[in-house]
Amino acid sequence: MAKAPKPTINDVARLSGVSKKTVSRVINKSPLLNQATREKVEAVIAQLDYVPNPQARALALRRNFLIGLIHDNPNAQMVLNVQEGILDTIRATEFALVVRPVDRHSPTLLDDIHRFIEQQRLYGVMLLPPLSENDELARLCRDLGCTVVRMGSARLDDEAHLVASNDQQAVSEAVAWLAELGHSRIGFVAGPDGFRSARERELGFIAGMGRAGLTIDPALLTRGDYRFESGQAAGDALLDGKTPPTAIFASNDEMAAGVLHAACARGLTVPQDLSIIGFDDTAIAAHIWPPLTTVRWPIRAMARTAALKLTRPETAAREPSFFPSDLVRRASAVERVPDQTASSDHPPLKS
Amino acid sequence: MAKAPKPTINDVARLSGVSKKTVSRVINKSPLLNQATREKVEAVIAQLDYVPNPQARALALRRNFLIGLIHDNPNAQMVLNVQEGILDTIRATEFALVVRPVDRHSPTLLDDIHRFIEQQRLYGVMLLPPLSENDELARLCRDLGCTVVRMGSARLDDEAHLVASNDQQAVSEAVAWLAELGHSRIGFVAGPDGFRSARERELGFIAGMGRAGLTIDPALLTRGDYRFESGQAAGDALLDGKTPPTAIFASNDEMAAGVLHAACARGLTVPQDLSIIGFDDTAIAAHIWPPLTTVRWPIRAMARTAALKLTRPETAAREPSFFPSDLVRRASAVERVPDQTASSDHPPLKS
DNA sequence: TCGGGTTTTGACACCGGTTTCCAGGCCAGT
DNA sequence: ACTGGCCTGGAAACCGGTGTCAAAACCCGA
Repeated sequence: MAKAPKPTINDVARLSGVSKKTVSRVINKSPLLNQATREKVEAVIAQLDYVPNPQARALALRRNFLIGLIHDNPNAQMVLNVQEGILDTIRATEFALVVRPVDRHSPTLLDDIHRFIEQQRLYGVMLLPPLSENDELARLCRDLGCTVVRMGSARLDDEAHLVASNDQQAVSEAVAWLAELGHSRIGFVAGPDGFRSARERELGFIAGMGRAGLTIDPALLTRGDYRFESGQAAGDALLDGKTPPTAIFASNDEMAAGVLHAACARGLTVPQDLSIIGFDDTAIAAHIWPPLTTVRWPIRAMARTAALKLTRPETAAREPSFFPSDLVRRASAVERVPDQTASSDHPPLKS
Repeated sequence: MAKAPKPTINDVARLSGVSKKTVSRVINKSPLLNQATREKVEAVIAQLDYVPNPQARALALRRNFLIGLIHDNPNAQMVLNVQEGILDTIRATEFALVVRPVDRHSPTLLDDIHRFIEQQRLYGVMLLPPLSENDELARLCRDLGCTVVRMGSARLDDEAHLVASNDQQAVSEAVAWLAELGHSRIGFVAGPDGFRSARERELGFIAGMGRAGLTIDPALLTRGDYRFESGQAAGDALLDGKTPPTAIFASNDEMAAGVLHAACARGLTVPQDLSIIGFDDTAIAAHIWPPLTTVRWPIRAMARTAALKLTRPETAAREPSFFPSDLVRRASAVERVPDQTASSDHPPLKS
C-alpha cells in the first residue's frame, strides 16, 4: 500500500551515524568490529526492517545466489520431493531455487540450457535423472561457471558433485525377497534403453537371480519405457506366454501399475495369482489396489545433501554421497501358492 | 574451463566505438537509434557472445525478473503442470521461475513468505490453491510490491489477478452424467472444511442433484481431507450404511482412489457394483484399476495465462480468466445394473 | 551559407551493495 | 615524549547496467 521505498544500506548508515562499510561489515558478520558499534547498527537494522538488496549484492560480489534445477522427469512426485528437499536446505539461507523443466529430446536442448544459465547467471545447477546422465550437459554447465551436482542411480561423477542411490543392490534385494517367498519364475520389465537407472536395475535383477540360485528365462525379460502403457504391454506379453511367471518385477511403479492393469484385465487376482514389485515408491504405489510392494529411495534426503553440496561444499564433505534404498513390503507380493501344475485358465474364486 | 570473464557492456561499447548508453539502447530496442549504428553494435554483441548481466539490470531498473510460485501442494502432478505452464510462457523471456513450497499450517507461514519475497525482491508471485484462497496472504504479497495472480476454483479476485476453473459447474455435470446412467442413490465425499474448492464442489453436487430431480440423502454425505486415507474412511462409511449408494462422487482423485480401495476391500467390483467419479484427472486416475472417470481442468493452460498476467498484463487482458473443465469418461462409472431390491449382504460373484 | 528543428549520441550521475586503501586512535616499548 | 604496530572506521572507486539532459550531427528551406 504505502509504497514505502525499501530502506537501503545508506539509510542504515546515516541513522546509526557510521559509514556504509561499517554496516556492510555488520551484515557480513566481519569479526574486526567493535562490539558496541555492531549492536548500535543492528538496532537500527531491526528498527528499519532493513533487508539487503540481493541484486546489488550479486552485482558487487560478482556471483549470485540462485541455484537451478534442470530436469526432464516423468515422475512428478519425485521432482516435487527434490524441490522440497532442496528447500529444506536453503530455506533459511539467501539462496533461491529456480526451476527449469526441459524437453530432453529437443534438438536445441543444449542451447536452451546455455541461454538459461547465461541469462540468469546461475551459481549452481542440479541435474536430475535422466538428464543427469548426460555428460555433455554437465560439462556445458561447468564451462559456464556453475557448480553442478548430479543425482543418479550410479557413480556418475566424483563424490563432491554427485548424490546417488544404489539401484542395483536394491533390485537384487527385491528379487531375493521374491525368491524367499517361493517364486522361481520371475518376470522382469526393464526400463528404456539408454537410461542408466534402467541399466542398473537390470544388472540388479540379474545379480539377484544369480544369488538366489535361479535361472533366467529369456522369455520372461521384457522392456518398457517407464510409462504405464508400456507396463501394460509388457504384462500382456509376459502373461500370454506359455508358462507365465508367478511374480513380476517392474523397473518402476508406473510400469508395475501397468502390469497390474494387464493382470486384472485378464481376470487374474493380485497377489494370489501374481506377485508384483515396483520401484520408486511414488504416490501411485500406495494408492492402487492392492498396494504395491516397491523400492523406496530417499529422494528428499538425497536432495537435501545435493543442495548442501551446491551451497556449502565444505560442510557437505562430511555427508554421504550414496544412499541405500529399502524395500517397502505391501500387499502386491505374497508367498507363492503351490502350483496345481495345470495352467489356470480361469482365476480361482474366493471365499 | 577458460574462466574467461564474461564480456560487459563496456567491452561492447569500446569495441564498437560507441558509448555504453548506445549499447544499452540497442539491447532495449530503443526506436530512436540509427539503423547503421544498431547493426554495428549488434555485430559486436554477436561476436562477443555478450549477454547483459541481469543483476546489474535489476539494480538499475529497480525491479527484477523473478516470479515466485508459492504453494502448499496436495498434488504433485498439478504443481508440476503449473510449473510447466508457467515455463511455456516465460521460457523465451528474461523471466525466471523461483519456487517455494511451504507448509500452510506453519505458524510462521506469513513471516516466512514475507522474508522470502523481501529477500529475493520478487517481481510477482503466483499462488496455488489452497494458499490462493488466503486473502491475508495475497494482501501481504501486494503490500510487499508484488503483482499477485491467484489460481483457484472460483472468483477469488478481480479478473486481472486470477485464473479460475468452474468447479461448481463441472461437478454438476458429473452428477448429471451419473443420473443419466441411471443412478439415483449417489454418495458424496466432500473436501476439507475451509477449502474454497471443496465448497464449490459441494455446491456443484447439490445443484447437480437438484437439476437431475434427485433427492439428497444426508446419510450419503461424507467429508474427507483430500487424502487417500480419508477417501478410504469415507468409502467405508458410505458402503456400511443401511442402503449403500450405487455411485459415489469424490471431490478429488486421491479420495476416489480411497473409495475404490474400500470397495475392493469389501469384495465389491467396480464399476459393476459401484460407480465412482473423481476430480482433477491426476496421473493416478488413469493408472488405477478400473481407470477413473474424473473431471479434468486445464491446469497447464491456466498456468500459461497466469504467467502472462504476471509478466505482460497488457497482452493478458485479452485472455480468458475462467476455464471450463470437462468430464473424462473412463471405466469407473457405468450404467447402473437394475437392483434386485434385496440388500446385497454379500457381493455378487461374477461369471 | 546560415538558422532552426529533428534526430542521434554521449557524459555523467545513480541503483545499493563490496573492496581497496588509508587515516586516525590507542597502546606498548624505548 | 616519540615511534611503530594494531584496530577500527571512512572515503572513494567499482560492479554493470539505466535515466537525464544536453551536445553534436543532420536535415531542410531561405
